[in-house]
Amino acid sequence: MSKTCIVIVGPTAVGKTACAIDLAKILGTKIISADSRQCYRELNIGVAKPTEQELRSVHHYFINSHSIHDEVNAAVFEKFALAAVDEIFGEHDTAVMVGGTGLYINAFCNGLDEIPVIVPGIREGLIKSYQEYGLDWLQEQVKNKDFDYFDDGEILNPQRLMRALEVKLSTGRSIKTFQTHQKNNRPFSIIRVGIELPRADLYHRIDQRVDEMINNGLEEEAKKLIDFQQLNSLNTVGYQEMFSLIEGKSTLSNAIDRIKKNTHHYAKRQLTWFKKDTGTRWVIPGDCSQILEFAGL
RNA sequence: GGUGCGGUAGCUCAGUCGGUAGAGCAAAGGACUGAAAAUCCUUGUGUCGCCGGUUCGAUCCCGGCUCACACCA
Repeated sequence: MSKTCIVIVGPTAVGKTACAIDLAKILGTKIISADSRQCYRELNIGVAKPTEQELRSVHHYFINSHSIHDEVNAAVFEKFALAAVDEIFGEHDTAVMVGGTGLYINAFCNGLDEIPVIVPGIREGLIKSYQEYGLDWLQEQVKNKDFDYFDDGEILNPQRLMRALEVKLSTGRSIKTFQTHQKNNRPFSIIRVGIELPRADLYHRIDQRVDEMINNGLEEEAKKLIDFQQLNSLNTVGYQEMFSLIEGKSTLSNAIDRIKKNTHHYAKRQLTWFKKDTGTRWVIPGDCSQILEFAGL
């Protein structure tokens, strides 16, 4: 029996969660979330998690599965999701993946190149040096240690430079020698569906949802997490703005405006990512019968 | 009613000693292989409030009007 994973993508606040749950109920199967923030159990209001009732109605993988103190990244997700889908296929012919993290979905569908785990301490050291000496220093380091990467990498992007450097320092090899960009063929078929809304409508929905998050106590949630604001998991829209409010660096209305604006930007980046995949079929939110049709189910 | 200060890009404003203008934000587009809700790149023509005058030429100078704000009555 051939197995199929239906992957639902789209910008934040477009209605992916509800659609995935409907679909999973119809198919009698389970959901794998592909969201780099909803996996943290300490984060709730600000990341627009499914409600407890929704989580009870359909089993979700990669929701509340990790702590903000854990190291979660695309490779961790790839392994986690492959194990999850395998488990689901043990009982069902279909699985549903839903989420807005393009890199994670890409890792699941096509696989990442195998790169050894970085020697502990190297990344921390690089971050510290970068903060102290700046982008010029980073560029100089990459230029000297991995000229290949420097030559056509993104030399204005500190995160990419640090990644290239840590791989070189840890393995002695250029990151480019690891990156074959060969697709891993999965032993199941994948159907990608995007959910889309006119831009103005989408931004309106985002603004409404931000107002709801505020009413639901986002500030209180952020207060409990402020001691951890340096963690990568909290470098997240909705939390950073609240931290600056709590520390008296901004007003409430300014923080709300910035959350809305930053979420607009985030949605736009998601769309750029998802639109690039020409195999994705796009539907409007609501009825998921169209998705079943695409899947031939 | 009087005085003052303004009216320039969707918003906040800069500027042109007279040769039709530019920043930030917003917006749009893009990149993306272990931080990805992250990080980074690209894109600026708008009756320079309206009507006249001076001038080869006015968004800039002059006059009038109008709108907004502040103060005085």
